[in-house]
Amino acid sequence: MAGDPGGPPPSRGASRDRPASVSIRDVARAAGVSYQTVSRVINDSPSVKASTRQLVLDAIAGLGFRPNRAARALAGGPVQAVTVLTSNTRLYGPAAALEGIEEATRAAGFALGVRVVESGTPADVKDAVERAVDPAGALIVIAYDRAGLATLNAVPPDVPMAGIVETPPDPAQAPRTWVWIDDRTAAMDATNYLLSLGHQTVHYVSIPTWMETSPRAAGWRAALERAGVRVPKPVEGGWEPRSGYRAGLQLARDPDVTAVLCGNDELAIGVMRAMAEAGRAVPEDVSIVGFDDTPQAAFYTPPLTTVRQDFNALGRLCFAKLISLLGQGRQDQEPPWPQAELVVRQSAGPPPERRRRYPPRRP
Amino acid sequence: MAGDPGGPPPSRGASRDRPASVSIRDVARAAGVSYQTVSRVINDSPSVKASTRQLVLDAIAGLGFRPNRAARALAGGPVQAVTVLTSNTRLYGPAAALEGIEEATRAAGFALGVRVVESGTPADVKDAVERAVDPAGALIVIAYDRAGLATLNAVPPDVPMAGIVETPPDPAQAPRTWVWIDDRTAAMDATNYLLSLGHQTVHYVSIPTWMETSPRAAGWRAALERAGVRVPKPVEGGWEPRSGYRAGLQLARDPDVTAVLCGNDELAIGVMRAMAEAGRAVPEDVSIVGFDDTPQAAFYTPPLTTVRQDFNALGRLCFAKLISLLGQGRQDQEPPWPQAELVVRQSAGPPPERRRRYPPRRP
DNA sequence: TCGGTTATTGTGACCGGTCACATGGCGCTT
DNA sequence: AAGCGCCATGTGACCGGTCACAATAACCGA
Repeated sequence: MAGDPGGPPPSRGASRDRPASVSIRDVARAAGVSYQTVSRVINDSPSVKASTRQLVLDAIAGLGFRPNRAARALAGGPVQAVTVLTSNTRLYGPAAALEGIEEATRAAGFALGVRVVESGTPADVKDAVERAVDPAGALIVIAYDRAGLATLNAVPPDVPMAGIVETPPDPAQAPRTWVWIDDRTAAMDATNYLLSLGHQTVHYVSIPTWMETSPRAAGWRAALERAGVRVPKPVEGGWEPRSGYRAGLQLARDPDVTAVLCGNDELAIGVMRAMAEAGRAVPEDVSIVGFDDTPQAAFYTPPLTTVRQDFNALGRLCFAKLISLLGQGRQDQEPPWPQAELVVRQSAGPPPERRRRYPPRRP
Repeated sequence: MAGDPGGPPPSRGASRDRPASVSIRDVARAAGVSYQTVSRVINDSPSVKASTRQLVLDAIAGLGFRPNRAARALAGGPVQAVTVLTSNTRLYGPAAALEGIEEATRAAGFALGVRVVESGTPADVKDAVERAVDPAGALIVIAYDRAGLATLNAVPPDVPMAGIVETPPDPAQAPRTWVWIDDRTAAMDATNYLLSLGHQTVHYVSIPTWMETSPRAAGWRAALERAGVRVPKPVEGGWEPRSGYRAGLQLARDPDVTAVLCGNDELAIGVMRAMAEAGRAVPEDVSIVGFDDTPQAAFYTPPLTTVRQDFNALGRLCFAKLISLLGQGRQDQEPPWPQAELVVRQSAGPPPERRRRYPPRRP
């Protein structure tokens, strides 16, 4: 195939060591039109005659042409690239949301960049935003913690972005595109469920809160108050199983604790471990309910009753909103908003004093 | 600050609606040098006088200049961008490796792109590689499954890349940069450990294998053979807890099964759940050992004995190798290779018939 | 058959960097 | 003091697309 004089080689061919890529000029030559016409075709301009378009399309297919992202970005064309700014991707929520975003970007032919914002320090946030904005692409910020929130506020207003948040900020203050799952209501449902089992009250192990108004904690509190029941002090948790373990050790010491709602499933497994070590059986002595429904939750011992949150769907929705903001997607094509849903398994049951009346199921 | 006549505004300022970015020409004007000198400074060219360099550096800082990645890529400069091609990021291994790569790229000031290769079909693989190669950046392929392997082979030889694999391919066949953890030896260690507890043999639940030579399975088999012990047929597992559950149900039916090595921790938790439902206690009746040491493994009931694999470190190492391949990093700065390590917890113990002599610890 | 729209296509300049090469200044040798 | 080479810097062209605008072709009614 080398040295074939029949067809003219791409403009500069292998003269340099860079892999010879085919450009719109090559396509134009092959199709017998101008490079601008090729540009119009690849951008779906309506003002190209159907026959001409087909000619160009054939040339594109024949030469295996692919538009160069860098050139397009440089010339100010449609970007087709998204960068995700997120905190620790080891956590289930951000990881699953990222997975959903990836699927959506891939389906739409967008490139995806990722940048983790480790700390919430102004310097770190500033650096992250500056670097992410660089290729003139769009931004998605996953903001479940303080660092994410700080990042959100550091994004210049002229950069197209969408945010995945726990609860939407004041719309008057920040007219942005947001996406979230109503976990306040979900927390109420979970709390009510435990109450309905006969527990006197429900304790709460929190994910890290940066404001007084964590929706999960708020939902839990609201449910207790509406039931006219004592509201225990929430136990400060974290994101990881280890902090759940610590919180569980503390709760296990209190014989009045019969039901615990956990801010996420990692916390829940830590609490369950602590209970096991303290000799308190789950769910016979203590009921545990988690949050998120991680893939492992159904296989814990006992299987975890938890609140399912479809972060993957949330990520896909967020991307859909972003491209409709960019004017490249249609509003009517946006997927529906995911809903939180209580998944009843076996880690919660009636409290010990009610066991006689409502014996626990044997799995 | 608007309309200040003191300093000349950036070349085109806000004449168009795009965010006015400062270019090397702006910097050059401010520093009183040519744009090429600015280019030299930002690329650490040695042939710039120290005083001139400082002049330019000051101008850069003053104007807040940041090189435009797209322009640099287009002009064939150093790219400073890496794209990761990986299979499902929901799995612990790829996810943790990706996390390590992200940390390393961030520290090095590289941009990071991600592309998931869903299936291993030639079309999918081809598309993934073509898109990923597009910005002329470097590539990292995480190849723990068939799709990843297919991707590996589809990367053109002139694209700089490094691969994270389970076991290195024949170096003669593919002179590439590889990085891996010796899990064959680790599987032998885990198997030997179970044997040393007194088990007659050890069963194996496999992660999906695309060749006969999965290192984990090979290590398991080698250990059994060296001990002169019966080698049971491996049970076909998968990546997810659910397939571990199915495999566990099958194994639980066989009273001879007293020890099970699982290809990963997700499988292990599925097996444990199946055993629990079948009324076989872990570790009293059956011992379970996992692979990977996911963050939750220590908190399972019982805590899982497993083989720790530091995928995060592996990802960082891979990136270090990649940039030294690119000529931008130093070989002596590469981090050490991570080693697999058996973490003994409580999911494995002596078989039932030996319980009298070696009673199980009560946690 | 002609002028005036309108649909379609082509031309030139530009985005912000890099490369190759040309040029200026300096110290050194002879 | 002229000639040389090296260091430091500047100039022009180019990467592969896009934009604005000009130019041509096709079509219409009068």
